Amino acid sequence: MGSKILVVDDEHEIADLVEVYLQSENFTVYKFYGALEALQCIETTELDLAILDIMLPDMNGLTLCQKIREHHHYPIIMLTAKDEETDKITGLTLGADDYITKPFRPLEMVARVKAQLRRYKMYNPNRAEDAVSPVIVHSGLVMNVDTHECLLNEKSLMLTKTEFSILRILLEKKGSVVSAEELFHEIWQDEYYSKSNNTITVHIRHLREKMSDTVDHPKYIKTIWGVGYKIEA
Amino acid sequence: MGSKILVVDDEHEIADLVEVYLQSENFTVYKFYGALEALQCIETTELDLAILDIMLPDMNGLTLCQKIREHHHYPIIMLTAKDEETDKITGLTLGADDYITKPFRPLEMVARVKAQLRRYKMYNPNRAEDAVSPVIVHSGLVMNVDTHECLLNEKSLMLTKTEFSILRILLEKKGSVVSAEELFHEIWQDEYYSKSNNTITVHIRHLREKMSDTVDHPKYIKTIWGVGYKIEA
DNA sequence: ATTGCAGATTAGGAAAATCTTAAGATTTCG
DNA sequence: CGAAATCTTAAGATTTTCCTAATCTGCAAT
Repeated sequence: MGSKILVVDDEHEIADLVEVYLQSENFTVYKFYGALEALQCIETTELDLAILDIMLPDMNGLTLCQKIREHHHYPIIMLTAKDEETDKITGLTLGADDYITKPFRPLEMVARVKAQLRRYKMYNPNRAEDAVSPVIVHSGLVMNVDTHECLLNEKSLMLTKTEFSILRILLEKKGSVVSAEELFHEIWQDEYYSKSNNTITVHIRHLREKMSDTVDHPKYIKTIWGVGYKIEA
Repeated sequence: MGSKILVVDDEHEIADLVEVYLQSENFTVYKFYGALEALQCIETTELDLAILDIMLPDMNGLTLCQKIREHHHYPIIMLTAKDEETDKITGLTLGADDYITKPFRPLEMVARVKAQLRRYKMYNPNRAEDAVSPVIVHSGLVMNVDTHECLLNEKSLMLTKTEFSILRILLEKKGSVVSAEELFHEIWQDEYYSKSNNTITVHIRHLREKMSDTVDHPKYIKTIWGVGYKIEA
């Protein structure tokens, strides 16, 4: 099954919302409305990630974060209603790996969780038993997310970070059409997207160019007009 | 039958309007003009989605939203007359999945309801007994909304975005007649429609032409004079 | 059979979406 | 800091799709 994620927030609605969205991605969620209740779970369960609210009634979320860090080094994401820069930084220096300010869009939260998990499991392959396989293979194409290598028909493709991300997303959803906007949001979660932003188009172009160097039919990435891009399953 | 949808709004006209449009899409509607009346329904009925006004006389809609979230995970859409960004965001963090500001166009509302239902049922297949499936099959025809593919008797149909939409709508309502105006509004929710606009006719023509390439009797799409088009069930 | 109207058929131009390029901005790294 | 790599922006070219409008066809009521 999916990774084990701890969620601690005294605002029930938010904790529940987070839980629902994480479960819908097949993660196993351990949800608590208070820090004290969560402590036992932290000690007894081998977690893969924690999402902690900073403002908790019984214990400061940052303290909880510290407590986790005493014995564990899986990713910790802080939730905070405050938009104060100082808090963010404090959270990060205390051992958190990312922070999300409320209010947040649920899908953005999920994207960040996945990003942290990927990074974590990359350096902890022993924890990666149920991770999204770091190596993706598809008709002549081999991608290794860990090593950031990509081979097309035995030949190495030198891809930039963004190009790599686009190709990875298309392969992960291979068969389905992915719109430019979806790609954009998967890569730059918070950034604002407008139709006049054609940066995805340009990166797609670069990708196709690099792929066409080693492949006759560079139709790997298909354009579905008015809908998006896809790689045939 | 269709999904069960809760509608709560003290403005009778709006609640009634929402009800009519949802019923016309074969949803089962549970309508209430106050939050207190709705509470019992929430406890006793296995709902699939809720539409709540924020401004209610007897209880804040957001509170109602919270109450639902305590025990249920189905999508919640908030209605609000206020166009204030803060309110919208509050609604979302409190557990709502989408919001619609009044005044709204009914068909847009229906579209959002469908979008939320699709997402919800996708992750809750046990609830998907009557979900709109991403793949539609009908006498030799296979449509996959995700991959944007369409096969007619094993042969691929290359459809444009609009053609695809028209065929999808006709198939989703297969058996019943759909007028050109209905098709138009399903596809271009906001745009103005006038009889002199024969664009649907033209797209239907293109569809029929593409289908006739692989089928002897291109009577898949029947014309009901003076009423609309339909695909036999 | 005639007539009126709804839909069908075309084709060409308009509009929209994507592609291509290249220059300038930014980031990275030594 | 400076060079190289990468990213973003923007403008114009290209491709695909859509819409309009004029004409044609055929249903259906009289």
